[in-house]
Amino acid sequence: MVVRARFAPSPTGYLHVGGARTALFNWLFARHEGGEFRLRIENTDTSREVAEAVDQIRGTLAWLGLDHDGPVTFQLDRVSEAQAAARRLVDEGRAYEDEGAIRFRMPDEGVTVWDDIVLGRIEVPSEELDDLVIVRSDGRPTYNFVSPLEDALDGVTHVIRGQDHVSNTPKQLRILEALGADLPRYAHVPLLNGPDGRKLSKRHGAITVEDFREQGYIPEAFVNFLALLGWSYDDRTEVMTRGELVERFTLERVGKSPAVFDYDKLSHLNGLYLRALPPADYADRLVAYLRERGYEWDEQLIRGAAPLVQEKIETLGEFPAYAGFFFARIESEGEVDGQVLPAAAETLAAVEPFEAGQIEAALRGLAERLGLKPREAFQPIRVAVTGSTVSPGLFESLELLGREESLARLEGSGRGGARGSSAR
RNA sequence: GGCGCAUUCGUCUAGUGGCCUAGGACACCGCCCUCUCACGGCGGCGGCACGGGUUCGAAUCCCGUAUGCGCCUCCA
Repeated sequence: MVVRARFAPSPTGYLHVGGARTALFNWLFARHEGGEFRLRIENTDTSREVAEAVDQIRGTLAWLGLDHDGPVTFQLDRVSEAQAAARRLVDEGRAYEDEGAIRFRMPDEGVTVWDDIVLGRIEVPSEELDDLVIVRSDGRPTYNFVSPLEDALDGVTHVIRGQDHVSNTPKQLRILEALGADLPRYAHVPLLNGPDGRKLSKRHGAITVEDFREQGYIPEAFVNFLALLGWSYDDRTEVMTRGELVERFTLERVGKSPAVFDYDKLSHLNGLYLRALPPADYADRLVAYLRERGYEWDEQLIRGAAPLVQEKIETLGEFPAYAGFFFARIESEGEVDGQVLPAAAETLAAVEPFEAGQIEAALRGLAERLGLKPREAFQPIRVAVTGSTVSPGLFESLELLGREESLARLEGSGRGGARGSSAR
């Protein structure tokens, strides 16, 4: 039997990290099993926002690299089938009309049981199950009816979703049973919380995958991080490629308890992935990211700066603040000790060729002549040239800036600070 | 309130009766490296929610308590 999983978001906007994690688990499971991963949109109306949200969701899944099989299906397209199925249930006495709506008759006694792949065996006594509205009085079928119906129609074999659906499961199982459909296996994955232990929400910071993309996280790192939220391979392996994740992922190793979304760890992983990128690839991503964010900086200069920051920043989003001085003079915050500046300018004017190695040798020589420790001599130069006490390597930065611009900044500072210009 | 699920360092987790004086990672602290920052290396801090059992032996099994979360909608 071919395994078929599905991700069934409702089109309410950008994909939330929790939804992305659910999608990822479904995708990893399907790919691991050599099965299919379907995308189904659980919409109930045709409002304009739906079309946009669907595009957003598809865009996010594509960015994450979660490709789906078959066409995207819409709940809306199943309305008539759902209505027909509901009528059949009424004819069979399994459902009845109630003030214009149709209610499903839940059993009065016994228990509904399923063996959840994550949670284990769960039993729900029938007294807990109230007769359920399956078609509203306006004719639209409800979620708890169409969702299992669609699973049956699509031949879904594994329903992998958040634990907030646990109490829907017995209802859906009963409906499937009444419909005479094959029952899928269920796996209820733990929910995601914010750092305060409460449900993840906007006040915790970034919340949609799109937010993280804008902040300069890259999909490889994000996927790796998401996979580790509620799932683990062993007691020490954390950094895994997409291929390794697919190869190693099993639902049996998904945990039962909710996880807190740890922004610090995500950043750390992102930095790891960024540093591991081949330099040319890194530069490509930086250029693409900055373009997307609306920066119109010179591409060659961005590429030149890329290797100077690759070891330094954890997200692409840190680049403008960290390396913006390459593109515009930055007013330095603090006082610049102007003592070494004229001497540094004089020294740099004579460096030939004007490249990092020569610059370093010359400036170290200067520090020695002035009787200064390297740090004492270099910090003022750094501040004068970059506008900050924290920057990429000084010598490499001077080389990239070029002799003329470097000297201009050293002299500008000597006269009381460089002129800033628009950074965008 | 009812029902369900969960509970190992601050966080993500390993752990399925002896391998655990509980392992790894992030964060944090210290040292080293060093032109700043970062990277890297080394070291440190820090946890089995609580109470009863069962057992020669329990983080692991059972019961209870507490806490958290979820659902209880003609939302999905």
